Amino acid sequence: MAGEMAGGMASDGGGGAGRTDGETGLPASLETAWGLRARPSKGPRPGLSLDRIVRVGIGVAAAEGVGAVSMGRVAKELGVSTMSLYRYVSAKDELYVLMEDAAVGPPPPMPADVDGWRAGLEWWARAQREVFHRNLWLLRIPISSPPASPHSLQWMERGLAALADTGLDEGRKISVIMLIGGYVRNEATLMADLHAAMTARGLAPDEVMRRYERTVDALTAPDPGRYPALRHLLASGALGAPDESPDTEFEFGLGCLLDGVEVLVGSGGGATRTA
Amino acid sequence: MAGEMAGGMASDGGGGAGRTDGETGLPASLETAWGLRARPSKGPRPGLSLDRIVRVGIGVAAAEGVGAVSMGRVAKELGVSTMSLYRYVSAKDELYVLMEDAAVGPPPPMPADVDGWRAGLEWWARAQREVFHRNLWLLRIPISSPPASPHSLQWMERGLAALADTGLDEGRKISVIMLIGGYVRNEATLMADLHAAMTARGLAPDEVMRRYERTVDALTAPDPGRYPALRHLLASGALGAPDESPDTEFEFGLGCLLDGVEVLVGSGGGATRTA
DNA sequence: CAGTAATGCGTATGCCTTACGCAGTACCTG
DNA sequence: CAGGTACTGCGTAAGGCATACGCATTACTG
Repeated sequence: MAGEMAGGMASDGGGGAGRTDGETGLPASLETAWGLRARPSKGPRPGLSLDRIVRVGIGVAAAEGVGAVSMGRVAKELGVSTMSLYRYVSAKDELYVLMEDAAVGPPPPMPADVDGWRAGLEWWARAQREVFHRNLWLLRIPISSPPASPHSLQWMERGLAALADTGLDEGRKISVIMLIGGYVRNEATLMADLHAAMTARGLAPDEVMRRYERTVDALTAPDPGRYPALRHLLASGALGAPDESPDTEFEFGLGCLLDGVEVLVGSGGGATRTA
Repeated sequence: MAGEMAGGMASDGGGGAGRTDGETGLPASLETAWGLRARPSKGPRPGLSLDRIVRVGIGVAAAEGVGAVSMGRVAKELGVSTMSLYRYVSAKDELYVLMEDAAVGPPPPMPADVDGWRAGLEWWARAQREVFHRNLWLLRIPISSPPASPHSLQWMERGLAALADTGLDEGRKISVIMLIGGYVRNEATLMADLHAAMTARGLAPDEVMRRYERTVDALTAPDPGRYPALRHLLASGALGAPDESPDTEFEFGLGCLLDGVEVLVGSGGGATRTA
């Protein structure tokens, strides 16, 4: 299990891609991604580029999952030796961050007809969801640190911007952004799990849920008195055959969330009740 | 990165702990955890037990993180050989599931003074959060399949029970449960990340956030016009020194969520708008 | 034309999971 | 009580993984 410890951005590689801590406190590869850092004009011209490495990494991840992305694998795909990559990236986790940022990309331009904070957030959430759905492997990369990559910050900017004229104070805005961002990620992850379970064996999506229903049924049947609510749920059949599409389900949750935010905004809840 | 593909419960180990698919479709070890499955009275008495293995696994995870939990490590701790464990568990991921279930434990009894669906859900969410906070390593185990372990189902039962007299239809109840469960997990994960970043280097929690603030500042300063909302946020200082405790922050999000659910319940939104 | 810094990469270490198969054990049947 | 047999623990080994270290090579700078 790689990259499990959070915050493990780099452990100071002795190689060529260590830390700078000059200004940003970011690892060298990320500073390169931000476009700070000119190529030193001394040694031989690099035969590779961060960009190429990241692109290949994404290709492997998209085709075979993040688990297939190893330094060796990426190197082989590029026709270079494994260790070459460490001249560009100081650790595998750093490669992950770069892959993530590249795949996420910049937020698309917001349509002109989106008006008001609620519509803005809705749009923001849906756009983010689309990104995840296009790159399911993204969801398998554990979050290791607060967003500091170029595109992440652009998305963050957009989210905050949507809340600009709500009157919420800044702390609240972050909370709301994280609340909704977390929801989107969570929902997408669940869908990705279902999808994975589906393709792992050759099952239709309904079949997966029906099996799960049967499992829960078999487990709770011996002692129904202990699981009244679950038994009720099973009897309704809602578990095995949800009568909503994933999209509607998503919109439901999002609506719920935004209703909650609306209560906050409406109440003039800008002021932070300090605990 | 182990256990990354979802649904990868077992790949049919050739050893002793394969699948049954008799009734539940669960791997053998989980059926043992459910108390189905009597020990076959044939061979030598097992020198180990699932329980002991799982307990040791939890011990290692609690002390050194999930990353330190390897089959070899657990075996060494038990004074047996690595391969012995595979008589009890068909794959490492299965061990994870069992560790998770054991650590989560059954939901505590609900206090008598908790009344109404809203208070019930609040209690449920807080109780779950406490479990995560007591076992931060839990959050590093990727969710690989819908909950089917004994304690997971008990928690699910409790959540559903809290919604019993809301009039919501069963599909909606699942949605709400997943919405809140997801929120709790997400919030706990963020806290765990912060905690990990904190202990990784010897920093105070505020220091971590202050550094992040400085990073974002350094990154957005060169082109402020591109990040108006972020610059505004930075100017407010809310990023580096949030004036709320994590607990208040959590309650804020939960309140938001429940406000949203309340809108749904109040509107008599039991009927599912089929897409 | 030196000096120098950065490059690619070979080698090696120490992890990890897990397939396979053997030898021993304890119960059940006759 | 003898023998079959299912089940146990575990030795061996294969194949992956990230990455530390150091060397030869390259191309720019003075």
